[in-house]
Amino acid sequence: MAERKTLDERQQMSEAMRIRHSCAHVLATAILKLWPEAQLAYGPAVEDGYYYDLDLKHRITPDDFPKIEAEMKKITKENLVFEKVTVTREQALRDAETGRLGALTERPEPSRFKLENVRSIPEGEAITYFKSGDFLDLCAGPHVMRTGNVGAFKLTSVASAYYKGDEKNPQLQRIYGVAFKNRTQLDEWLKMQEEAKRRDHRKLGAEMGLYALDAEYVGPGLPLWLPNGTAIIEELETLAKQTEFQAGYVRVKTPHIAREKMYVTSGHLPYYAESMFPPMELRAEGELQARINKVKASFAGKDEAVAKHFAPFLDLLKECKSPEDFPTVLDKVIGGISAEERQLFDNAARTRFIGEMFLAGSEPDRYYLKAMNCPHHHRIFAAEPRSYRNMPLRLAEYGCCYRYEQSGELFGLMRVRALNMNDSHIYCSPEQFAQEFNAVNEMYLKYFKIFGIEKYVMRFSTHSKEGLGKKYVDQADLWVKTEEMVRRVLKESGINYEEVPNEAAFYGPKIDVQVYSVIGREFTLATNQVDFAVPGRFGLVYRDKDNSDKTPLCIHRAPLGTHERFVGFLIEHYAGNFPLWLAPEQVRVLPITQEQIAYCEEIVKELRGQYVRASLEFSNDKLQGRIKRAEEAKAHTMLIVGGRDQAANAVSVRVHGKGDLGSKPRAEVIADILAAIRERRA
RNA sequence: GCCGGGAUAGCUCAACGGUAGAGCACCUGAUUUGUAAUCAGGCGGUUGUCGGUUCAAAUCCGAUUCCCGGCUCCA
Repeated sequence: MAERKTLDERQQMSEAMRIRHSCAHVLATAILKLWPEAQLAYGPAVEDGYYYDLDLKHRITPDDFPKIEAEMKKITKENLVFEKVTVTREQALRDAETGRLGALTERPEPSRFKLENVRSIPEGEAITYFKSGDFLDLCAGPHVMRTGNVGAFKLTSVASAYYKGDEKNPQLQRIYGVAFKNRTQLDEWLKMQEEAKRRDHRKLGAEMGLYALDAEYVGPGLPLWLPNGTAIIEELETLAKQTEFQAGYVRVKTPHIAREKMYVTSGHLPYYAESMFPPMELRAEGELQARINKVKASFAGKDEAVAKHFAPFLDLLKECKSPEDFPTVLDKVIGGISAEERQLFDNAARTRFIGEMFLAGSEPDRYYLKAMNCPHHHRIFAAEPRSYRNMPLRLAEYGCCYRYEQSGELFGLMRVRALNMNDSHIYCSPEQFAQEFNAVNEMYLKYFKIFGIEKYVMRFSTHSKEGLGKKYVDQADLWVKTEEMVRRVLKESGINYEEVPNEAAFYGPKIDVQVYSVIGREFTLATNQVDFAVPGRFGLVYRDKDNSDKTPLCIHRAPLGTHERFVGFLIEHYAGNFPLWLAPEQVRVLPITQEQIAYCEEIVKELRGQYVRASLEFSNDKLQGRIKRAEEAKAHTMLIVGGRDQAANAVSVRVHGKGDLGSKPRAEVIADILAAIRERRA
């Protein structure tokens, strides 16, 4: 996602950014030449290109790109000067009203987005245009000197975007493009795009047999972990369990569903309902019989004879499994009695019965698939009396949660509807908070080192006053207090962080860890949140030194995020070439001829005895072909065994991507493999 | 959820109103091989699904599902 530019970045906009932004103007000019009536909105430079949002009756498709690019080419050839013009507010308003702004000439219609933009510029701030040829645009700049400085460009895609990014606003057409100083840089970019496609976790995930999506039978966004992917997941879980064990966490296990009361109490239903799967409705066992008895009793008081007569029929209603069944079953009951009786029944019983069943209304018991583990953990906290002596209490679970993400948001493994979270909730006192929070941050850093994640930002999300009572729990003083607590820890620990207002969780401030995959995708990989609200809603307390009950603070943390997103990230991070400890296929043993099969089987047995994912491969293919296939499968270590190796009790080692490493003593090779796995060597 | 585009064999693609085809993968046989493709044969598709137009539909039209690029939202 495009990040908010800091003031610093804006002031010293790089040449690349100036080229991109200038190219947006070139694009706008070209569009106006083809469709003079186009209403331009915004055209900023972004991460590796630029876009321009516009409203236009004609639907621009990639088929229009060559035409637009040809116009753009003409404009860069003309080498027009980008001329900065400062105007008065009155002048700007006039130009917007005559359609001149964001256009090549005056037009019958006002330039409505530009008009709004002018109006939104604070009083007293300078208003500037940039003019290149006939094109006049409201713009703060900066630009390159001339259109010719945009050396190479390409339109990449067309999409729609909500005006001002608000879902309630109409959608505009957004045309994306890239721009560079010269052709060489554009070619480099194109090459990188190819590389990105190759490393895409969706492509590699399928090729390597890591996961499958089966929308037809399982459902969109519900990944099936194949054996190879599961191997990775289990390594990650082992890492988490070991790390957490050493850090004093205790493991718990909770069900995937909970009753409605859980989420009413937690506050998730009001704040989070849209992201949850709709509930399952159950009727309590015995409830139906109770209702039937009640109906019978109501008869007894009034029409005793009738009640007695119809009692056996009413019992048939027990067949009902849900309210929808009542009419059918009722018809069946009526079918079994005579016409006169039916009249009687209708008058005396049916209406009353239906009234009882439907109008009195029975609230079914609702169960929700959990979208988060915290409420379950809160109930574990509540399950036993707690004392300050055993705080902090760190409950950990790789919990599987379900979130009803909007269909358009699903994205491979990165955005799914079933997710396994590296979750934990730390219950502590305010005095313990800083130390606990710090320890969590340190755990993050420890993990990042193991995975070689070097580029990351901790994004500290805080609340907004306007959101109180809507997006956020309405406890202003606690927000301020907790945020200050977090800010202090972050500052003191010297971690690289940025603060973003109005992005907090509904129950407290949070820190999202933003990482960047090699192919340029940015993700929130992990999250660390403070919850000062929900423990109180559940009435969670611990007995303090002074013999009074206190409500604990809760830290939610998930340094490894979810298996889904983390593995998705790792696939792209390693381009599928996992380090030995993570590689789904760690060792593939290849006998050159049948003569070595027995010897190879021994090696495989020895490795598997040490829990190494090793297997033997002997097929009709030539060795070269088998090596090619092993390389393509990204088997980490290949042990190639011919007669010479066997005679010397050796193996020839070949490591994926590194080629032939030569023949080495078998014991040495196996010892090294075991050490590399144990140390989680990169 | 919204806008736009797409869906042909497990994968990559061809056929673009007239009998669905190739390579790889898979299976069988031969070959027993020293570091990224041995040879031969075979299996495999109601062209995402449903409906329409037509003598005839993978191909044209409509709906729907899913996927892709964005937007919005998020771990």
